[in-house]
Formats: sequence, C-alpha cells, structure tokens
Amino acid sequence: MRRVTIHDVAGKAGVSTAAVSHAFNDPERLRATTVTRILDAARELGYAPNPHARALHSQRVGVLGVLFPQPIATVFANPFFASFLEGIGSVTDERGIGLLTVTPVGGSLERAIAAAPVDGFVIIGLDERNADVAPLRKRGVPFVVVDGDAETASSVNVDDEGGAHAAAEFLLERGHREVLVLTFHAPPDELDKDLGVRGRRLRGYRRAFVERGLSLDDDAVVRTFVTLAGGDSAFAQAWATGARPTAVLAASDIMAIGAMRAAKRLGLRVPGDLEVIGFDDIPLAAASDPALSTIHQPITEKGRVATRLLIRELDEGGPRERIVLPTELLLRDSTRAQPKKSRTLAIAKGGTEREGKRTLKAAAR
Amino acid sequence: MRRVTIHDVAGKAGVSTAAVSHAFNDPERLRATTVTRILDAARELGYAPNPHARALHSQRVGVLGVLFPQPIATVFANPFFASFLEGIGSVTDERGIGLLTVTPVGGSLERAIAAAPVDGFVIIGLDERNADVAPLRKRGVPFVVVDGDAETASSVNVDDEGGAHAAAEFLLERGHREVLVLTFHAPPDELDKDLGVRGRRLRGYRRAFVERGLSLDDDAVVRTFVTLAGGDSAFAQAWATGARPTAVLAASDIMAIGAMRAAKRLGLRVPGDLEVIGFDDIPLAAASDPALSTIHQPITEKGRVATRLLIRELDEGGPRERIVLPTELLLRDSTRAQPKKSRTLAIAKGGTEREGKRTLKAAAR
DNA sequence: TTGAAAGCGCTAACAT
DNA sequence: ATGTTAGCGCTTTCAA
Repeated sequence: MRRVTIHDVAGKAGVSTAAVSHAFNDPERLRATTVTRILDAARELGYAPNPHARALHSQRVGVLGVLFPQPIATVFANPFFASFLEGIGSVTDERGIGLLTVTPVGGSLERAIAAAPVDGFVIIGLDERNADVAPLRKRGVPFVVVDGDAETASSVNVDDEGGAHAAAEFLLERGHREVLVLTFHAPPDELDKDLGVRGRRLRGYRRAFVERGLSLDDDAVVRTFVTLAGGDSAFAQAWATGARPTAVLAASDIMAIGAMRAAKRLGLRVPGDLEVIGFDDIPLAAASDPALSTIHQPITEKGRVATRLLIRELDEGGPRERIVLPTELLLRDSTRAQPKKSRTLAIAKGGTEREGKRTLKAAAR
Repeated sequence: MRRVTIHDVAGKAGVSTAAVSHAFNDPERLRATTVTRILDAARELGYAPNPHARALHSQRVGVLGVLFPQPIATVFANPFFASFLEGIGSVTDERGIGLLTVTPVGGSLERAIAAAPVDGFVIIGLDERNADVAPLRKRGVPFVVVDGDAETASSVNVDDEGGAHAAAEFLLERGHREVLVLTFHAPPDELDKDLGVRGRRLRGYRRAFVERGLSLDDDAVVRTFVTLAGGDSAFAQAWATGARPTAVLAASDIMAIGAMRAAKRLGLRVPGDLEVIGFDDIPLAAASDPALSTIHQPITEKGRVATRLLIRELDEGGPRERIVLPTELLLRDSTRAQPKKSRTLAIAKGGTEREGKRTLKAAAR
C-alpha cells in the first residue's frame, strides 16, 4: 500500500507536479477548472502531502518540543507537569502547531534532541549550564528555558525565593519555632550546590529565619522524593526520630499532602496540631483534605508564556527575554484561619531584584 | 546561524558526503583513521544530522502520534488521559521513540493528521466509523484504536459493560432502589445512539436493573460534563428537583467525586447516607475523601498495550488484534464496608463475548 | 576503502 | 496559466 505522492496526482490530472503543488498552496495562480481537476484527482487518489518532504524543504515542521530531563512516565504522573503542559498546549493548539514531548533516550537527552522533528524547544528544569544543553545548541533550533537560568536564551521563572520566604515568614510570625522543611532530593549532577528551583526555595525559607535572628538547622531540613509517598515517609521518619514540629514547609504540594497524610495517621490534626504550607498550587491542593495552604505559582501561565516567547522567536527572531512571574501565599485550610477576608494574604515580590510585583521583563542581552 | 550539514563535514574532513554518512551509520566500511577524522570534524563543527532529511529518506521519523478528538488543554487537565499517556510514554520511552500529541487544528482533525510527522497513531475515543478517521487512512500510516470499535485496525478496549454491571449489581444487591446514574454528555456527532464507552457503561447499568425485574428510569439518568463541576451540579440539581437517591452510579470518577462534594454540601454523609461508585479508578479516586469505590480499569496498561501493538505493526506488520482488558469492582470508603477481606470484590467478565476474564485476543481478520 | 549519483516528496524561482 | 528544474540534507546502491 504505497503512499500516493504528488506525482501520482499530477499524472492522473494530466499536469505537472508544480501545478499540483500550486493547486494546494496558491490556487489563485491556476485556472479554476484546473484546480478543480487537480483537487478531484487528489481526492480520488487519497493524496495527502508528505510532512517530512514538506519539512525538509521549508525547514519547518510545525512542531514544538518540550524537553524533560526525566522519563516520560514520571512527567505524566506528575500533576505539576500536567498543568504546565496544559499551558503549552493551549497556545500550540490555538496556533495549529504540534506538541512533542522529548525525554532521554537510553538515559541520554542528546540522541533525543538530535532526532526530534521540531522547530524549537521549551526546556524545563534544566539549567543552561547543564551538559545536556550543549546538544541543543548543536541542533541549531531556538529554545526557551523554564525554571532554570539562561544566558543565551529566553527564560521564564517564578519568584521561588520570594514565595518561600512569604510562607516561612507567615509561620514564624505566628510563633512557630519547630518547623520541618521538606525539600527535593538534589539531582545527581547538582549535588549540594543548591542550584535552581530547589536552591531558591530553600534560600527563601532560610532568609525568613535569619531575618528573625533564628536559624534553620540542617536536621530540620529533610530531602525526599517529590511524591506523595516521599512527603509521607519523610514526615513519619522525622517524627520517629523524635522531631515534634508544629508546622511544615514543603517545597512542593505533593510532598505537603503526603506529610499531612502521615500526620493524620500519627493522630495529629491539621491545622489544629500542625500547620502545613506547600508550594506550587497544583489542582490537587485545593481538593485535598484539608485543602492545602500553599504558595501559588502560575504553572499553566508559565507554560503559555514560554511557548509564546518561543513562537515569537521562531517567527520574528524576537529578542530574548528573562521573565519572572510572581508567586503568592494562598491560605486555605491547612493553616489556622486568620482575619480571612481575602484568601490571598500577600503577593510575594516579583523578580529577585527590586522590580514590581508583576511580570518582570528584562531587555535582550 | 545556518545549520551545519553533512557537506560541511565532508568538506572539512576532505571526504565525500557518502563517507560522512558511512562514518555515522556503518563505520566498519571505512578505514578507522578516516572515521576518526570525520567524527572529529563533525564534532568540531557541531554537526547533527537533520531529522527531516533522514525521515524523508527512510520513511521513518521515530515518532508516534496520539490523537485526541479534543483540545489539548482539556486532555492534560484530565487525570484519565494523564494516566493513559503515562502508559504510552513508558513504552515509547523505552524504545527511544518520540510522542506527539495530536489535536484538532482549527476544529478539524484532518489538517492535524496530515501534517503530523509521525510513523503511526494511537487514537482514543474515536470510533472507526467517525468521519475524522478517513484522513487517517489517507495518511497511509498504521493506527490502533483505543476505546472505540474498529474493523480495519487493531483496537484496545476494556470491559465497560461488565464493569458497569458489576457496580450496579452491587448496589442493587444491597437493596438500593433509588439510584442516581451520572453519565457523559453525548458527543455531538453521536447524539442518542449510545455508542462507544458511554453506551456500553449505560447498558451495563441498565442490564443489572433489568435482570432484577427493575427498570432504570430515564429521569434517574443524568447526563453531564466529565468534570468535578459537572458531577457536583448534576447531583445538586437532581436533589433540587426532588430526587432523594440513596446511591450514585457515576460513569467516571471525576463526576463521582463531584457528586460526593455536592452531597456533603447538602449535609449527606458518604457512605452513611449515600453510597457512591465511580468508574475508571484514576489516581485521585484513592486520594479523595472518602476514598472512592470504583470500577477499576487498567488505564495505563491500556496505553501500553495499544502502543506495543502499534509498534509491532510498524516493525513487522503484525496481525490486527482486538483486545479487551478486564475491569473490576474496587471497594473503598464511599460504599459501606462489607466482609472486607480483600478490597477486590469481583472481577467483571472480560470480553463482551464469553471469553475468560483475562485479556481477550481475537485473531487477525 | 572511498566516491558519484540517484533518489526520498515537495516547493518555488524561473522559464515558457 | 502552466511547466522545468534545482534544490532541501541524507542514505544507499553501484562503480572506481
């Protein structure tokens, strides 16, 4: 069942292949009757242009890649990424372009990057300094970095440090002194450098302590997996080793929810005996029981912004930008009620510098 | 910043383009020193083969498409699809192939299908009879149908009717007579034909009633959106119009969870005043409060099976298969406890015919 | 061991 | 208005 090509159509319609191409791409150039004849022939034959040939010629496939530094199964299992992809998808969809998820092939991103039929990449959670980014440059397609720093490409981040600081500050202000901090395991290549999102959030927590003349002890900081089970076991284990926290700061909602589960099992009431603040505001946060107080970050918007940036760069070679979206403390039911007029207590400062609280855009470099 | 091509490498290494190609794909053919020289040149230049050119020639891109008949934003927002994609992704990942989500472009799937640079499609929720499937044939690439019937392609389904029957039977057996059934809105092209998944589940519920000499009244069946809000408002509205159900059968978990939310708001206790059984067993079902009793279907496995089938067809032109995976009633806390030795009460019969309860494979047609 | 050259299917500049 | 033709970048016979 060989695929029918432009030649077959040309033959059947008694014209050249150029005519067929024109009939599809620029019908005005041809006499109307010819166009009809060609289109009829195409339909009868069931002709559809070969996307690879088209891509080869036009140097454009109409597909964007989203690069994850981890197996694809773990990304779809993660509500955070689902929301992020939702944002990306909403703009690719509206522009009629495709979305390809790109993940390591046999452990290496390089092969995956080289082989991906895409016009550009959105990369998430990968610092530009990362070795995996080199192949991207080789590939010669534009990319934008999300949740990571970049010198030579546009980037989209949120104010992780500000958000974390707001969360810690809230708890400290209320008098908590026994606070358990749950953070991610460091990625293998990063070790203890506290780079990226994890480092920024940790710095935010720590700064709030320091500002009050307190310190965040190392044994109050537990690193674990970014999963329900991770948060659960981390809390349970801390408890088992004698920790008696009155509050939890979790660097991700899913870990926070896990910690709440463990706390409930240990007979603690949330927020009565234990106040908990997560990070991210994934959809599950609002649905958990009790509903999780958290640092909201605009996950979906982040995907949208990054994708628009990439498309603009593709279409017009637009300037690089460095965007930082705001985060905010969102109080729900895992913290004890305050005045509670608005659910939003504070909007963390946008940008790590002194810019206002809205989107921060830095000029091209 | 023009992309470096095989010609550049050939020039730099002082060989022909053919030699460069050989160095990469069949180094044995060349003298070792030549290979090294070529590879060095390639590295220095930062050469990476153009995936489009490669695809054009080999008629293979190494990418599979997943076709959704709906906007991409709604698919990532839906936990069911996330699990499904997780299954697909786990096998594409392990085979080192890419995953492209394909959704309607400007309302039409046809353009999207024609333009997608893929070697084959997994299509979900689209009956083969659907008009949108014709372009797929034109495209000339193999595809497998999930959650839909197919004559000319392989298909993967679950025993929807059996599962639904088991759920209804469980409730009826316990004496419930006022049962509210929540089902999907019919897709526009399907109208009232009760085709596909929706029809099969509804038939399963109905059969359980009929078998006991009861009937499932039309006003006990509410059609709504497959969302939390859909289930919530459907239940609330039924209640408002005087319905006083003692049990709910929901054709999807998310609607079931929505209904529970509405019930709680109305002061009903689940499962005390109201027993609820969902369908699908999405991850959220286990995490809801109370944990949702449901008909488990192997969502992730379905994705895996479909993808393996497709890859086999691609690689070896394997035979078509028609697979039906089993469903089972899974009792958690939204139904009142029974003996409760095992959480699994019954395994619905696999297959709509009389096959056993394991995977049903029909021979090629 | 290496290279020349013919495609793969399509587009578009340039004829006619 | 329609056709000729030269690529796009790579692979792969076939010949040298």
